[in-house]
Amino acid sequence: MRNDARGGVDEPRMEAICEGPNVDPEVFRSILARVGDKWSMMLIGMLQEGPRRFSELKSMTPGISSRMLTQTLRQLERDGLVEREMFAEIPPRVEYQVTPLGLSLVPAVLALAEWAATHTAEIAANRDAYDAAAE
Amino acid sequence: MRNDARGGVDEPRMEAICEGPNVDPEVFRSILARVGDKWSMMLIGMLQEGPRRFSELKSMTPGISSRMLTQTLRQLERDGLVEREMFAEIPPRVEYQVTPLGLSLVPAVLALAEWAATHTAEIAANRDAYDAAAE
DNA sequence: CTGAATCCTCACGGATACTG
DNA sequence: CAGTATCCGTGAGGATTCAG
Repeated sequence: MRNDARGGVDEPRMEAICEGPNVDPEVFRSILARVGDKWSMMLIGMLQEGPRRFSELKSMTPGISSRMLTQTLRQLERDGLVEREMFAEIPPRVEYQVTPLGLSLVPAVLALAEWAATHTAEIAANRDAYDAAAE
Repeated sequence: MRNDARGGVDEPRMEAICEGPNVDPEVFRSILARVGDKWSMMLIGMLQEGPRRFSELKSMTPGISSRMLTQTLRQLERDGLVEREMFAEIPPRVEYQVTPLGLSLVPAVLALAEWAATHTAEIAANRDAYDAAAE
């Protein structure tokens, strides 16, 4: 299959994938939205290194509130990207880890991250130029 | 330091990219947000095939309003992902096309789209199972 | 035809306080 | 420690109307 046909001819068409017969566009868009939301990918990134506790994730993620941490983890768990394990101890301990499914998402997001890293400066410059021209 | 998690193989770490020295985390997150928003990637996908007029894009994109189409195109233009060309005609004609920068984003998004296509059913099943267990 | 302007709703997400 | 409950500001984004 041709994944890297950026010569100009016969490039893969996005709609063929986004709106293909076996892809619910709503589910697809909800996946894109998940990737784009404020904390999900950051959390997946931290869990890559191994299981983490709630409080660890909280302190590793500057700016996040308990509320958003819980909420984001619940969504990731619902999608099967993250697993939650509770230990009946005192004080309570809960560990989160990425599932194989969640792990399989990483390379794709990483590709996006690499693109962003490569083009951040260029985009910032474009924004500045655009804003300057509009004043 | 624990890179021992899974596979054992020296996988790329997301923070190393997301929070690297030459990457503004805010800009990076704004890029992820752009990818995740409701219309941007859909529009990039349509423009892949060639330049399109405003009205073409509008009719090709079910559910979008003029307002959101304009707004999304402006943001893409500001980032330098899309170019806008106005023709001084009557009636007015405006054409949009992806820039090389915008085109360079496509493979990364496509990787995500392929992941989504592959795992849509699995995720939908996970959601159902999760919701069923919670009732 | 290509928008700009306006209004309006609602969900994202932050702050704070409280619980088992 | 690991959340839940509540309040609330802000902004995304839809509907509608008007303009060049």
